[in-house]
Amino acid sequence: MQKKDTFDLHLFLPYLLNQAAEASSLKFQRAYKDRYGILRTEWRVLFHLGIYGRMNAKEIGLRARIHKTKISRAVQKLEQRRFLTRDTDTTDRRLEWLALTPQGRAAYDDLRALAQRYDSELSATLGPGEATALRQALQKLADMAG
Amino acid sequence: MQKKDTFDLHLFLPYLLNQAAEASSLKFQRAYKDRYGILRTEWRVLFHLGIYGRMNAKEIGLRARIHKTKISRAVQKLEQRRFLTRDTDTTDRRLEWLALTPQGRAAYDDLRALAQRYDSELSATLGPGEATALRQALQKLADMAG
DNA sequence: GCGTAATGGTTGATTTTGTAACTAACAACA
DNA sequence: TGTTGTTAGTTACAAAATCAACCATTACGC
Repeated sequence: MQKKDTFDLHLFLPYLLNQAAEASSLKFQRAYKDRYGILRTEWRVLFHLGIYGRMNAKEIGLRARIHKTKISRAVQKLEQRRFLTRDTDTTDRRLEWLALTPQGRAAYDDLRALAQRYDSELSATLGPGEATALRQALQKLADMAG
Repeated sequence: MQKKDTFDLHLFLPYLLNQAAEASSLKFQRAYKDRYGILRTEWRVLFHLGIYGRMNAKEIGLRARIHKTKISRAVQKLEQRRFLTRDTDTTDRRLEWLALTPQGRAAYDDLRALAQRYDSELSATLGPGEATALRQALQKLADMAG
């Protein structure tokens, strides 16, 4: 007799994580898209500069695990929108330092406030302890190399 | 005095969820890509048919929250690879019933075994209770409509 | 210094996705 | 029946992601 197939796709962590990630990103995605016409990689770059200040593309890529071509194109778009400026390093001319313009910072401030509100909402739909436990578990998974 | 910017991107749930989802999908993605040359949507369709048996595109889309154009293209590719067959419904000729071929089932069985092993690995890197708590929290987030 | 390798970043060709418009088939209801 | 509206699924075209090759510059070994 053949063993019954008991595999439950909706408990498979990579699948479940993707579903949750997509569902939870929807609202926020709509916000940065509608308000500023930017894409996922672009708001991520924006946030990195807003939070950490001056950075170069390499650093952002390492921290956010984004491929350099994606960063390069995101930076181009953010520059066109006058959200950031580029500044070649004087001692190593391969490096470009990126920094937000006032407009970029305004957009960041707006979206950050929104993100904070939205994150509170999400945390509230979970229990209060459950939310922090979730974050810890996600950190662990995100940190495993591959 | 201006309030210091305390927003931590790496605690923002949509961001964190995406990072964890990507990191945790990497290994499995490599497997279905390398072994069978298929994409994310394709393995999802394959799994739905493997688990639930005969289905049509609409049902798969509803269950997995995948847009119908993506499904349509995934089905085309899986058909080309001889992983599934299509069968027009006799009473409603708009409907197409999809079912795995023996080759499709073999691929599914292989990948399902891999998924099970991999899921155990992931669960093990978390605590035993932590893994189930994580799944519950993710379910909640995935189920909120938007 | 000079040749070679490595690094930060960009570009181009191909693949994949997203959006909207479309076809074919069925349903509802006058 | 015939007109209108829905539904399942496909296709066409634009937008975006991927991958490799590519500059320009700096670092390394000799």
